[in-house]
Amino acid sequence: MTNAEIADALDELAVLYQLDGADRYRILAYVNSARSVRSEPRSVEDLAIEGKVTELDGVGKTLEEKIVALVETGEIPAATKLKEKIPPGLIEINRIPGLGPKTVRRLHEELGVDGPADLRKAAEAGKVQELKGLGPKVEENILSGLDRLAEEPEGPSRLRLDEVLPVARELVEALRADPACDRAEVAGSVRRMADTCKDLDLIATSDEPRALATRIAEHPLIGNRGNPSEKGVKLETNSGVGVDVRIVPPDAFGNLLQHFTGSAAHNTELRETAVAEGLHVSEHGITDDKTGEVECFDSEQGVYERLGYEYIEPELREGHGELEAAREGRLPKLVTRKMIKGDLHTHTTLSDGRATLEEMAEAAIALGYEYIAVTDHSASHGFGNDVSPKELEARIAEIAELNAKFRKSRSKAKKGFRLLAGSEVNIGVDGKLDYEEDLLDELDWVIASVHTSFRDDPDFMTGRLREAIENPLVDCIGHLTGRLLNQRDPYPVDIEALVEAAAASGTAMEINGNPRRRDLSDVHARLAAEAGVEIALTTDAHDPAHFDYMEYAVATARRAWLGPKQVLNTRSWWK
DNA sequence: GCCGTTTTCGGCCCGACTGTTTTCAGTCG
Repeated sequence: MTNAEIADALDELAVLYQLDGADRYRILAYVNSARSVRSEPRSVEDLAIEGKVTELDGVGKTLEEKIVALVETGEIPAATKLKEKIPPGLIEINRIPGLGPKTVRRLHEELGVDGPADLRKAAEAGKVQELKGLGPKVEENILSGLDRLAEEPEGPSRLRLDEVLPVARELVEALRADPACDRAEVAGSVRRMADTCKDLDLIATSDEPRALATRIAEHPLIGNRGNPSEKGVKLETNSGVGVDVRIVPPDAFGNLLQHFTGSAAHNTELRETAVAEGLHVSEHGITDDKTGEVECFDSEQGVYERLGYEYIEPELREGHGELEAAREGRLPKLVTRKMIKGDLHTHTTLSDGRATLEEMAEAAIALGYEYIAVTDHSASHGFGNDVSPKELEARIAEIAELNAKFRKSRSKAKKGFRLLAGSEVNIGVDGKLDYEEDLLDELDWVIASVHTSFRDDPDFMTGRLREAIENPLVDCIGHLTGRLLNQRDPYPVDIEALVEAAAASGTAMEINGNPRRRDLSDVHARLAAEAGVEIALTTDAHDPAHFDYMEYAVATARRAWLGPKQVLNTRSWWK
């Protein structure tokens, strides 16, 4: 059972308890435990079996029992019991925005509503607005919510970072260019460079907030707009991305930016810890219990310093131990894009790339890289773009020739540049590679990746990957879990076992920066690096423009707490 | 239901917004 599945079960139980009218702090405990399970890199199933699951934050004796029952029997008895009592339709209508558990419970008890169909009937008959405390607006919201529920039964999906980052940057530039704007910044999950985002949070400071809000609402990217006010404006882009613009006076910029950068887990922990010291933190400032004084800061550094922390980079703010580390002054110095000296995963027209070897080399030189590894797909790639052993031999010679030419060049950038002969070799069902050993031995850099025969069988997938990891000719494993964000789940593998194998054999793992992949994930990359596995930041570029994906690879590395020493391609090739 | 440089009991982050109400409960991020 995966951590995500366990977390889902705990979240479901929290909703069930909520609909059952349980104490809110008990519900909070379930939600917290679910979050803890979801972000745990180790297998929570294994922890449960070994009796160590209470090591997780927010998991005590009772939750341990429930998690153990879940992994042993596939269900939590308490949940099974509640499900007999609470119609599943109630969970469904609870997903209507603005309709929380308290209201759902009343609709059930007072109107006999068991699900969407009942609710629609009641709302259309005007029964909902007859209840005390509910009115026509609520009824209207329920009806439009039911329509949306019918259209999108899965709920709105999150957007990949690359789908929103350019929009965020363009809108922030527009804010900054406005004469009424003092400062503007992207906040929220986009600033934390998360894999996916629900919406876009932008913040700004201004002495004329309403004028600024009104003008940004007129931006050509914006489709729908709410009412601009002193506090900002809610917008929607033409492509349907929600944009929340918040504006405050200039002196509280740091508080506001800190608050809206989040994450929720980070801020909750930050505030809880502050309360123990008599301080209350909000987007408006830090209030001291003793004096009643409110302190504002124009920078985030000021906020963190006042609370006793060193500055915490946005990518780290996920509630994964960064606050404790910042208090003790042991945060890592994170890798940056400037430190990257080359790209170790690229394709050309020899397989499925769109640019020639020379074009890719020229683009890399223009970026100031010292090297790139050219890693076209191997002989059995299976999509009609395979590279026969003969073609690969020719490619190796071609690279040697080009390198000789670069060495003789007058340009300093070219002189110091080197193409590495490589391959992205397919891992077969048996874990074997599809070139002869002698040929692989001629290459500078060998990535091994799974591209075919995905199976929902952890032993099978783990076995073939382990075989590849332990192959001495393999330098690096490509996109370990095969996930495609919003598209394909990672295939089931025993990450801990593979990380251990990679650490033992000295095989690197890549963080594939293609924003559809970001694989290794931040959580897995941190696990791997802490186990001593070397990490390569790559783009899997199939076009010179894709070299920019390095930004996403670096972002995932930073979210994984990686410093330059843990990243292979911060080094020159000879090192 | 969890948890402890005050605590094994009694707390548990903070504020905005909405819709319904004349002061607040519920919901959300």
